[in-house]
Amino acid sequence: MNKLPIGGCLHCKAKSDIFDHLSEEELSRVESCRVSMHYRAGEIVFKQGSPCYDFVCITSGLVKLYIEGENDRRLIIGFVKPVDYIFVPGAYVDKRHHYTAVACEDTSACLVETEVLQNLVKTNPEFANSFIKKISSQAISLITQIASVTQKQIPGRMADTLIYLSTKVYNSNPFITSLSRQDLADLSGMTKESAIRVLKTFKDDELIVIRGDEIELLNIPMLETISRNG
Amino acid sequence: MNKLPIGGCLHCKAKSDIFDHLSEEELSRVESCRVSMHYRAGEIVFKQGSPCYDFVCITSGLVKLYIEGENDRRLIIGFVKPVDYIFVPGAYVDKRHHYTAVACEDTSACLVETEVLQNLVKTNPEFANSFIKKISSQAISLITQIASVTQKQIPGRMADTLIYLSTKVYNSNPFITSLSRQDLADLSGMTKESAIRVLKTFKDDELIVIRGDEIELLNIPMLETISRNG
DNA sequence: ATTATTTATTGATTTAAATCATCACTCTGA
DNA sequence: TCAGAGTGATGATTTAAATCAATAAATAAT
Repeated sequence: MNKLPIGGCLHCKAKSDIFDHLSEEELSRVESCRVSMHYRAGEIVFKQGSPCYDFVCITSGLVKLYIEGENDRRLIIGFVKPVDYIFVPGAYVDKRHHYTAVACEDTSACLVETEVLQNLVKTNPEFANSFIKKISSQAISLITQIASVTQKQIPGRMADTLIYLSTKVYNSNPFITSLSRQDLADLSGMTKESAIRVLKTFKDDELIVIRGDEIELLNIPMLETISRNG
Repeated sequence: MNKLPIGGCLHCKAKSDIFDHLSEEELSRVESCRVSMHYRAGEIVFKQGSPCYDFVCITSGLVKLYIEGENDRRLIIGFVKPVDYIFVPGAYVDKRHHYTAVACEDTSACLVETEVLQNLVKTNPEFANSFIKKISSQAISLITQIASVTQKQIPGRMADTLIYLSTKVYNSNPFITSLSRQDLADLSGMTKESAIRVLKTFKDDELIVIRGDEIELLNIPMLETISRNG
């Protein structure tokens, strides 16, 4: 299950900007407690409500983060892709996970004890600064999503989802995705059936085209209009 | 309009834990650029989309934070009460406000340049730590609210709102509130009419009683059950 | 005191979206 | 090669909640 990545933390350093400001010594502190993990598609990385001991940094694959409701509804609040770490707000508050992380594809990750990173925050001001920047960005994402999900109706929400996937997650158009219709629904705050139906209207209106795992946005300006009008 | 509070930052220090770890010198740096403001009920402190120059610390009164949608819908994402500062995620990202802050009652506040606080984060590790703790808490609040608003129906959402107001904002039961029905609706992600209707059913079922500006929760366990069942 | 204006309340109607039910299709493993 | 599971697709029905409409109460303004 465990597979050590080539190059260790110095390798990651080149990619995740948050580690840019760490000294060799600090990086080796991270390295020394680092645990390398591999998750298969569908496996849980951590579960909402469980105690959090580690920060998780994704080195390959893709992870979805979702809130589990009382009934078995889910709301996907974001994705984490290489090389980035999963923000764990509970690490500083109640030592609990507030959402569940699941691998969408086969995924490799490095685990680092929360205490080690928290000490780096205290000893390295630049690191602290990057850290706050990351948290702030995630807070803004949450605000954006809460606005979309609560104030728009189904077509607007799905338009938001498609634009988000293309511009923020896959950074391409068309993009190939491993997400199911249920995932698209969970990301847009609707049922699977509603997701399928609205995607069909988008296809009929030639706003998008779907070929198997590939989604192409054909008319982004119109999708943006639909997003704006809710 | 401006009214200097007695005692300056040393006074605030005693109340807002985030300033606990600042030295006299650091506090005087804050003091030197501090601007004291007063807002009347209903006045805007800052508006979504506007550039952010200052951190705002509330010294008296009450401020609501809300997201403005495309139509003129609002979603209240939280309140800030004395003595606490308003978290401004854009300060570290795009220098824009991502929600609007409005005084619910007559409110006094201290404004401090974002740069000054950001420098403190860089030079004072303990301050950085408190800062991250605050941001994390707010992120958790957002997650809690997004879960409530997207996965529960009207009675569950209103139950959440009432419990939130009693336990987190007013810290009492009964509590006296200056919030309108529209505010309660904006906080629960529903229309004013729906808010009125569900409050009426709560009154009829003797879960709550409303006397003018005062709301009393009579049956908190039942409200919690309603919250849990959505 | 009286009008005007906002806020609260209630009922009737419409509508968006969930739910329910069924069927097709793909993929997996026996 | 075929059962069985999971996913995708559609139609019919129900339901929650918004909208629309009208009135009442409370607050502010003259």
